[in-house]
Amino acid sequence: MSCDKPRNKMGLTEEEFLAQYDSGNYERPSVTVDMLIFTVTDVESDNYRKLPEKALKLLLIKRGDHPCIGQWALPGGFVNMDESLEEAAYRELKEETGVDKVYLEQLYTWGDPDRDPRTRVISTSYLSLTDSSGLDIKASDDADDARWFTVTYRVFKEQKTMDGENKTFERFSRLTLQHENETLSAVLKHTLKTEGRLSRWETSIEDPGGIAFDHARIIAYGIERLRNKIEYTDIAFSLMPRYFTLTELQQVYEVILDKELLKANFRRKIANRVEETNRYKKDAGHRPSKLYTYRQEF
Amino acid sequence: MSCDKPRNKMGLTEEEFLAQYDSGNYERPSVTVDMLIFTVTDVESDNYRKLPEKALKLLLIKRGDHPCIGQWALPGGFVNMDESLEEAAYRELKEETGVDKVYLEQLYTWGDPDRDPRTRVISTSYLSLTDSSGLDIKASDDADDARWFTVTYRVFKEQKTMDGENKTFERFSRLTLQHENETLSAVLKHTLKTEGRLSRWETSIEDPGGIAFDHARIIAYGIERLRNKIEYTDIAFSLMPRYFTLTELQQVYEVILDKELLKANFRRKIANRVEETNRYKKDAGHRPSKLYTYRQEF
DNA sequence: ATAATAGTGTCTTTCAGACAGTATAGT
DNA sequence: ACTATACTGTCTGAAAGACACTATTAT
Repeated sequence: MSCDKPRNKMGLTEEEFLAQYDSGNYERPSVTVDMLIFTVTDVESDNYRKLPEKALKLLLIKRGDHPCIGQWALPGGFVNMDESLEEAAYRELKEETGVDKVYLEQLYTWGDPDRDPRTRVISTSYLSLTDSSGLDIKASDDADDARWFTVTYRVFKEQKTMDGENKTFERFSRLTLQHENETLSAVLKHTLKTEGRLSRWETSIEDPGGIAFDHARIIAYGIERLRNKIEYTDIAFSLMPRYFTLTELQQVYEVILDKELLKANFRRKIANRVEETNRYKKDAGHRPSKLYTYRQEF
Repeated sequence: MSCDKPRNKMGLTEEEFLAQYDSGNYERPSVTVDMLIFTVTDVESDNYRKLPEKALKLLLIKRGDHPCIGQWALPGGFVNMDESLEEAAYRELKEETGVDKVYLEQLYTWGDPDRDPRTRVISTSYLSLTDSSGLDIKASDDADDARWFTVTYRVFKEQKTMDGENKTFERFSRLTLQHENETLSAVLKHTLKTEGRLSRWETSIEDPGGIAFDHARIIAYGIERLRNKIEYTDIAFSLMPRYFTLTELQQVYEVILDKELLKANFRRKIANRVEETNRYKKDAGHRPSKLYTYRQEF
């Protein structure tokens, strides 16, 4: 982006200024993207009549080198000098999953000076949602393993303290990530800080539980955003295949929100985001259900 | 944050690894923070009976050097190697306004490779809201002027096109910033991009209108966030003084949302976020109004 | 008295939550 | 026939929107 053509105090035009501009010897941080790649998959059931349950899954990579060697981390990597943050995010996503046309949204940028013991790393996190069909997981260079972990994130303790002017509000939540015999269980502490008339929540990691760097916190932030956004946007549909039943859609909402919904109310709520087809899903020992598609709102 | 103590493939412990770690000669981007500092001020009226109107104001700085010399830009600056992004934002805020206990929220990180003609600059934008009383504006080093501009941001054209499978949705909005005889007027184009079943809005600058770099877009993004958040959070109160009338509070909502609200409904809506006092504002030729304070929700 | 604002009451519509009911495939 | 799910109808209460009404001060 270039601007006008006047001269500055040293009598230089913009071209002259840029030609002599020395980007300097200032130390600069490294910039990376961290990817939260979510999907929802079926958990097969035993009973031939019962529908498969669903589970929210997150892709993690086992670190093959220091720091945090052997721990599980979010996929991600350095931003190249000639690509935008979003391009870097798409590139990482494609490298990890082989998928490219998915929902992608910038989440937050994490910039504490000591997030990474190697050097100053500023990292922008991205949330991506993909339909679980057609996923292809590759291991990337500096990681020896990539796995989908089942995600649970739940508040387990809340403390209100009010003595006179001093008020405290603390909330503890547990983030559990499970894959076969591997279980990661981090604890996060949320504190309501009040300064004067202003107050805001601060989150810290009480126990990383085997999750590398500050990634437990990033994951928690991502899940909170996902839970908020599923209520007032259509992002849930980026987790669905082309055709789906309303019960499947409801299960996706339930597994993300971590609570049960009433069928009749749910159907009323999503009625106009959804288009009926004349296909049916003929399953097991019960009434077949109509298949629907996503209806774009305009 | 340090992790475990095993050895990597080269037989190094974490300490050994970090001691030999060379942060490398990779080129790195510069990282900056850009500050959107909003406040709401009174616009004095002529009629002794009438209440003063309110205006939403944004702090801009006139660029004193290339690039974009003479244009108006968001205050901001480089992030030091030993401070977090948020610390940098607080520092810039304090430098510009002298205020420090204000609402501050990270907005978005802008990372297009060509945002700045000097070098690759990745910039995290922060939204801050301050009560207009007790503001103190200083000019900073590389800017010769800092001014509060009145903000207007409004959609002025909408185009739906539907021919068969090809659908387009374009929306144009104008961002106007006014200060005395200076008027900046940028035009932004929002396009609904649809790829397969996914769609999302993309925003581009049609006309920067005298606003430096990509700051018109950043400002527009900030206003949109402000408009959203004022509906479901209490951020409006960080624009209010300790004591305020409900009409003043309503005016703040109206000036941010750019629409009029019905008094009775507004009062019902904010009733439980607000605490009655026994003070009154005794003004001009009309009934005095009760003063309220913010009631913290717990 | 009047202008301008302060403040309240209530009607309607919409929507979320709860729950009870009917329908229908596969074994 | 039975099981598990598919799907619908309706009651309730809360909240949003619209609007009309009363109250009170400085000039």
